Amino acid sequence: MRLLYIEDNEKLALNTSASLRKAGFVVDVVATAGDALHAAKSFDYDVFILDLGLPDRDGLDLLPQIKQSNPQTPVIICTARDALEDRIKGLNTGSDDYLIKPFAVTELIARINAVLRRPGGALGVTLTFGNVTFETTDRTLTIGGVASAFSKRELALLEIFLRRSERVITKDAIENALYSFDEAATPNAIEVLTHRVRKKLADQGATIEIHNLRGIGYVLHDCKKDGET
Amino acid sequence: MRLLYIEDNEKLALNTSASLRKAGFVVDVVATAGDALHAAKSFDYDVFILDLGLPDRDGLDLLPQIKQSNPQTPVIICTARDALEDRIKGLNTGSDDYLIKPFAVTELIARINAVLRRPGGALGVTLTFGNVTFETTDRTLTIGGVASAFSKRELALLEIFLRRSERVITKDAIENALYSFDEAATPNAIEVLTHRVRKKLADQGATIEIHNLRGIGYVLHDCKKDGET
DNA sequence: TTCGACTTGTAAGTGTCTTGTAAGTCTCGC
DNA sequence: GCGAGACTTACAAGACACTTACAAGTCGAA
Repeated sequence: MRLLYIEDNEKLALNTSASLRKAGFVVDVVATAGDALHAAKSFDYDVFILDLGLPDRDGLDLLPQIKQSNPQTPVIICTARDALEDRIKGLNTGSDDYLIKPFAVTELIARINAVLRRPGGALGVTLTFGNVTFETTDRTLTIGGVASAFSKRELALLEIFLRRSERVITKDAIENALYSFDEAATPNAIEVLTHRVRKKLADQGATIEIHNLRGIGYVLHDCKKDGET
Repeated sequence: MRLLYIEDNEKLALNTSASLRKAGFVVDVVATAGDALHAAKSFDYDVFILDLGLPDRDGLDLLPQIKQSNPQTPVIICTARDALEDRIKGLNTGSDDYLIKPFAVTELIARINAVLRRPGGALGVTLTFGNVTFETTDRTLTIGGVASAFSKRELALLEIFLRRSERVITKDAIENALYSFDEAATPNAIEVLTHRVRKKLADQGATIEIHNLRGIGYVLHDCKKDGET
């Protein structure tokens, strides 16, 4: 789950984003409307979090622009208590929820999960492939019916594969989904990670395998289905 | 048990909430309809307590909105003696019980317990897992058939686990269930608490164990059932 | 009201798991 | 056979969880 957090108050942005990362989200922080639009066009986000008091443009001005390029992606607006009118306007302009500043981070997390759980959202779905099942709501994994312990990153990687099983996923796409732009890792990191996931899958008797396409990326495959291996 | 207490009279709110906390409830107090809706969306409450004389909106206006987002959660209305009509309207609009001001806190507590005991409510249920049994009505715990003494917080934590045995519970969820938003504790508090509960469970021969999922949360497990340990 | 026992959160130290880096090996395709 | 890309292994830093000790707060009994 990757979020774009549009907030110009540096201190607030730092604190909040740290908590969100702890909660398992990949978070990009931008401080201006320009950067926000740019990032929104460049990466796939699952949720936008928009603070309304931006320096270079009115936040509500930005909202329709974001919605235009990412019509499906939910937007959560943060606004000060006295800006009640803005809140109404925001909901009309296409935001999916709002939050009154100051807010507790747990509250923000609750809202994010809520919008993701809505019909068509990324949460509340059970991803199944081969004998592997991933419950997106509570992030639990079962292989052949037994619960399995994967670390946070390992789960995140496997989730990407399960969401696009049997479709080719480029290394770039994986990197974008797993790492925010502040924490870019060496290309090797993804290789090491896939190695760990492969090992765990194999050790625990999963019927699915991660195949490499040299120079292109990876594909998730069900080896039982077509009698391989 | 977490309550949202919607009351604009600060002094009354302070007194009542203190008594409710003493009685073992986690209590959030808000003074306006806006804050109430906001909190109701952000956290899981077991009961709402709604005072009808709010400054920014008619309390009865608020009731259906709360009921819409939390259809299962009971609502107890507090109203002045002369507002009899309101009481009738309240019950029609979806409140589960009402209380005439001024009221004794003991009465409020009795009403809360009463609505929680109704079919589908959180009380009146016996939670059993492994050789551990928790009687929600009188909050008594038995391990392997013998009564066991757990402190209030320890019981509250164990109750959360018993209510969702074998399902993953995030640290955030635990924090939300155990602490109201005024009394946020350090993350370590939950770790210390689980440590104490684990110790007591082990010392008293419980067959259940609290397992940690690093970076995610905890799960309650019955170690006898699947022949572990 | 005072005292002691118990509860509960904080702080600090320790241990363990996770995760990225680095470096070496392997393998595929030319 | 060569080189780029992928795989594997080992390691270290950091994050996270566990444990213990302590202090403040709470509660009940004398």
